[in-house]
Amino acid sequence: MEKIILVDGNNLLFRSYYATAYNGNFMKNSKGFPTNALFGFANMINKIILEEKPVYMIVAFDKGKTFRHKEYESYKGGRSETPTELKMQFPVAQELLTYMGIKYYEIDDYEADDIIGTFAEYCNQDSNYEGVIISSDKDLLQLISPAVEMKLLKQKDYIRYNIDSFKEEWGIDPIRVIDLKALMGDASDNIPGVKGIGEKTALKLLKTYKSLDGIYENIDAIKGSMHNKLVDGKESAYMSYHLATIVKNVPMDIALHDIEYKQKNHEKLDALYEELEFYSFLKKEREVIEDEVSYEIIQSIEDIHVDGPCAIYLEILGTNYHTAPILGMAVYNENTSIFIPFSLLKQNPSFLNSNEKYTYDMKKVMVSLRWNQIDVQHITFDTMIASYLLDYNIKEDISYLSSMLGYKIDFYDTIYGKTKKKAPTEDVIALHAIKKAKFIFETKQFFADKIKEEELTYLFEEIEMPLSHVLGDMEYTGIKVSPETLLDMKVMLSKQIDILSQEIYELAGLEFNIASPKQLSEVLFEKLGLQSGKKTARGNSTASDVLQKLILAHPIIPKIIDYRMLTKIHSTYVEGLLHTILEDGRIHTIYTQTLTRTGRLSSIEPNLQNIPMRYDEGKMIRKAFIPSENCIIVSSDYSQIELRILASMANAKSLIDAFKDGVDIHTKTAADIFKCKMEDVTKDMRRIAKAVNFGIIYGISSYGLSENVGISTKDAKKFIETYFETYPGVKEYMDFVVKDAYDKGYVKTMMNRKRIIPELSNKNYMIRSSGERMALNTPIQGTSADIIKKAMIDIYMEMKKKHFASKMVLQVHDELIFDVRNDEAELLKSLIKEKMEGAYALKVPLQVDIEDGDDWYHVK
DNA sequence: AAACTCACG
DNA sequence: ACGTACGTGAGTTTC
Repeated sequence: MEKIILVDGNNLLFRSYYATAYNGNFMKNSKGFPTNALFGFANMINKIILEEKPVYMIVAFDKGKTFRHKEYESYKGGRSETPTELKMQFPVAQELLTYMGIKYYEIDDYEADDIIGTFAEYCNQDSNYEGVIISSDKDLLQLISPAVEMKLLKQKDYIRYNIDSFKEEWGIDPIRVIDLKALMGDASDNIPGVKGIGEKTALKLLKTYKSLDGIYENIDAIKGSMHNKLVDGKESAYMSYHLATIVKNVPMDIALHDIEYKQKNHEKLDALYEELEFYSFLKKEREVIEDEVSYEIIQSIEDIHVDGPCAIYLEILGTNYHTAPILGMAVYNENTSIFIPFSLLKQNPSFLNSNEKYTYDMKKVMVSLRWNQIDVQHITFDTMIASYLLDYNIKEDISYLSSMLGYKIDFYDTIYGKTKKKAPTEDVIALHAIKKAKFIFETKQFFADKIKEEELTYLFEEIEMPLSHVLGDMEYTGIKVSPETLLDMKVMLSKQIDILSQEIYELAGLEFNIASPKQLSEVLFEKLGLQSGKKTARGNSTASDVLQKLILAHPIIPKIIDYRMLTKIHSTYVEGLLHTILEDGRIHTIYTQTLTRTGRLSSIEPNLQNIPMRYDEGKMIRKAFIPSENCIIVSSDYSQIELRILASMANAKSLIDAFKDGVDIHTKTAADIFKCKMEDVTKDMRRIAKAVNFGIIYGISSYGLSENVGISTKDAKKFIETYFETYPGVKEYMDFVVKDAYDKGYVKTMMNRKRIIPELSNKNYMIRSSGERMALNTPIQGTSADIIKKAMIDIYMEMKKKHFASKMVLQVHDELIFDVRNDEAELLKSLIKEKMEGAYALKVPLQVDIEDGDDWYHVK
């Protein structure tokens, strides 16, 4: 059986255009010709070819007056013109296809859908062929049949439906997608449907009555308002049915052999890529031919000679560099291309202390080698950090980043296996490592220039690079943990969990898996008939805020809440942490320095930034985090740093004064918005004011506030309005930030850390609003991250200079934890406070609270 | 692998 | 008319 790939060309171009267009601010070549849609389009087509290995393939386009694309066009229901910048890219896309050896097709007054429909029908008629449709347009789902599958494209990947999987998921036949549209309508496609019937109702009706006809045949069996809606909308429904039906008999003048997938015309394709300035594709085309890199595997320590600056790449077996064995190191520059097996590196690591070096993840290199008593110095440039600051997407790893610049380096998992990490032959390892070192060396200047261009020099050289050293030292030091304390808790918790489960089974009248949201929701909302609240994709939510509202409705609820809390502590914290204690009796986390969109750190394997604090049952975990011999735990945290940053950036006078006077900020806010004296503020007023303050930092919405505080959205709205009246500076600032973000497509922190926010140009209101909230929150959260990073470096340097034996061990966003020698405590505490408060000058003072204790629980 | 839930700032 | 707080990581169940 031969496969025919049917691609919705319009859809592909529209979605890649809108995915990358920041309000008129998008990718163009140096002549100013827009290329953003083409870039995504070319990527997609290449991916399709790679995944489907087509024999026959056709890309369909709309033509003539119907040239448009519904899914991306409507904004609040109306039709808008296709942007010129997008229209311009269509002919080039078709040219691109031709050089790629792919047939495209368009025909006057028909849509791409119809062309695809006609080919799908062809597959239905001739059992020698099967079709695969590729689009993100759900309308096309109606074409699925035993001979036709569909790849429904999603934001990131896709869902592949065949007739069976479609039926299973949707509960209706694919052809009934038409009936579905006829009922629910589609505002963006001017299909009216039946007024008052949405997707949920429509699906329910179709599951019962099979089809639109079936519904109207049984119209008398349907009661109530739905009956009336259906009767009133009958004509509209049938008209909609007609509109939603994809044509399957377009008169076409091509035959099957016309759409065979042919060889690429490399010459013309390269010329076009050159013109579009898609150098990565250009390189990709050629890389296949000249992929080889020459290198030498060092056999004897006398052969290790490295002159001048070089790139190094340390190859380890596994992801956790505290425990993963080292395989060897690649070293690359103009004169050198060597792989040093670890056994030899260990004997002669001298060049690691002399030559200037470039890395990708310097912290990994330093920590990993330090576990093996090898010291590395003079790392002057780290590509992972540079590309993070430049907002390249490096979530994956060096292979992904390198592919964006035209390199082709296998992914780590491809070489070592997905789950069980297994070392391949030394040749394979060496070549792989060399390719990475080569990439680092060859692109160093490119990244260095970009850093300068984007005015990120300070952030790169003075913050992130030195911070990497600090973090590496903290990770290597680790924090001492008492397994006995955790094991005691384990026994207690197991007992309590056992008792609770029995009580829950009793109250429920049956034994079930309490940890299963599915089973739990059946018990609560069906068997016990409790009022369900939020919905999830699979049913009724049993999340804690839902349960909280039911706490008085049934005695089982508080027990479930307790059960959840205790099992969480047991599995995540007690069991989880016990498994991560290394032989030195300490836990060594890894801080990911290049992950968050705001500039914060994150902590993994284990996460030591979310150790329980709010409730005592969980907080007890902190008793297991203990100081070294003759030491105490010192904790210092910034007080209200984000609100101080807001006050400072917004230049809000009354807030600034409040911070200068050192009053409780939530009480002050409460007094202001409730228009009373500070001494008359009640607990409840302060609670609401506190939530409002948080809301401001997060990018407030009345709904969010109301949910959080448990008031009506109306009241929430009033509080927000009053807040803005009280602090007009804040309102003005927020309006400016959002407008500026829309203009530029990005926001920045005080230290010039940049976050691009593509969500702002999304056509979906919900996504756009979320972009606005990111724009409001990122400068605040990000500046806070900038400041504590600066403080960490200042403290670290000073401790080093003065030869303190104490250690900084943890960072929890606005808090630093130290393992402090008794004899150094007083001196160090004042040093920490001074450096943290002096890290950065705002229009308000920074305030640090500092405490100590014999374990992490007993500080403050 | 994705969804759900819950821990932190 | 929409359906919402910002930023993370990890364990368990479900598909």
